[in-house]
Amino acid sequence: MPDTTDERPYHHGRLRAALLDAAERRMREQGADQLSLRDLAREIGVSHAAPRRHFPDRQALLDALAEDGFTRLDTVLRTALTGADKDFPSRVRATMTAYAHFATENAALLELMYAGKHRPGGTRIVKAAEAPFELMNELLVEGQAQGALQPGALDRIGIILLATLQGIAAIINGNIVERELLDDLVDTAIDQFLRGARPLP
Amino acid sequence: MPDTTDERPYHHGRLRAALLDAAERRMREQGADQLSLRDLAREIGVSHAAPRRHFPDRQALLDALAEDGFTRLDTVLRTALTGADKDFPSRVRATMTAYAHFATENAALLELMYAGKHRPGGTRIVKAAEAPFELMNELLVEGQAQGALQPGALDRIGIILLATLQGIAAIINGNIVERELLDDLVDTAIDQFLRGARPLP
DNA sequence: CCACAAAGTAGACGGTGACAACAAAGTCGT
DNA sequence: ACGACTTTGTTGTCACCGTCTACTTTGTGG
Repeated sequence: MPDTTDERPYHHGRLRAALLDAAERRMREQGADQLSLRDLAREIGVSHAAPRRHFPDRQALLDALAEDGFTRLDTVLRTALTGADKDFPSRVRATMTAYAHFATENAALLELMYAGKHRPGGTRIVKAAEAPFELMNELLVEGQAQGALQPGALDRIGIILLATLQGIAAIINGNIVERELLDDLVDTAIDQFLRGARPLP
Repeated sequence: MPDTTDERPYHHGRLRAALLDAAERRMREQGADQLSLRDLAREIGVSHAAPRRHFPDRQALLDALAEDGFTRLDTVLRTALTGADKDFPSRVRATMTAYAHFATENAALLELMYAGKHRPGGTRIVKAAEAPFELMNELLVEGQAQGALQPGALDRIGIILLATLQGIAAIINGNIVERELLDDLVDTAIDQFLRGARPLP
């Protein structure tokens, strides 16, 4: 009778993915600064030095986490956008609401993504971060085409739009204002934006 | 001849203040997570356990730093406001510009202030955080009295205003957009806000 | 089939936050 | 003026963490 015990194989096989998964869960529970490589290794069941094979140091793992966050955010925004109505206000509302929820449900991850403390020459993250901005820009171009936005300075308006959302998420994640206000705040922010950015009559 | 060497006295006398000062400077240089109590103690010239007398643990020092940051921010905003013209747009512009500069020149501190990872039951920070919000609210009440703002929902508008600034600062501190764009972004954000919040004709 | 690369292990080092036991200095009542 | 008490700083210790080096196991391609 062969060995039927569930001894772990010497090679985990999916260690990198397992690390990212565990890290992301721990981040949600404890925040980024409490995240310990040795802890993750223990939880997964490998030795304390195993993560080093996949991430040269702790920051590398955090960077990978952040990069992953941006791509996840991008897909969230795009799916929200495809499920929305055709008119510009609906599309803006859908996108911004999706962003706000992602940002408040992944607070620590968001903080990491915008931390800017990334590896010097960390082009990959910046690259991944461009996707959501690109999306926002496409949306605004649409809006301009529909005549809902005054022409010109699109990039700055897009940045401000994203910044507002980011700010709302930040003060909610920081317990400065109650979480229940989130949807209210997003709604009024959008109203303000639409009123402020539409063409002069 | 008495002892004229500059031996440190056994009691530092201002250790708490010295710690906060050193911590704040180090934060500006290295960020909050790189901040080490032992490092601070070394720099000041006390033993590694001395800080414990003034801050029971590391987080307590960070909390004190954050609280201090809010009061400093409040005074910055108030002085900017008193030096501004009487009309509402000028006052908004002065306040928001001051906020934006404070936020980008004290990036790590701001992150700490809005981190929300404070001591459970940390009422003091929330209390200190209320001051800037209060100021913003007063300003908006003024604006309403001057007829520059539509009536109603002032608190939400104030929160959004602050959030927008916070967001702009965040994406600049995170190197998502170039620092040179700061003033431009603030200006257009204010324009948008004033256009979006003014009474319907 | 075997050399070699990839992936995981074991052990060590310096640094850190927290804690306990102790020492010096200030303070205050008598 | 002086002794008890409190405050503030010191020394030593512990567990934990990230990182590094050297070693072992496993998979793979010539």
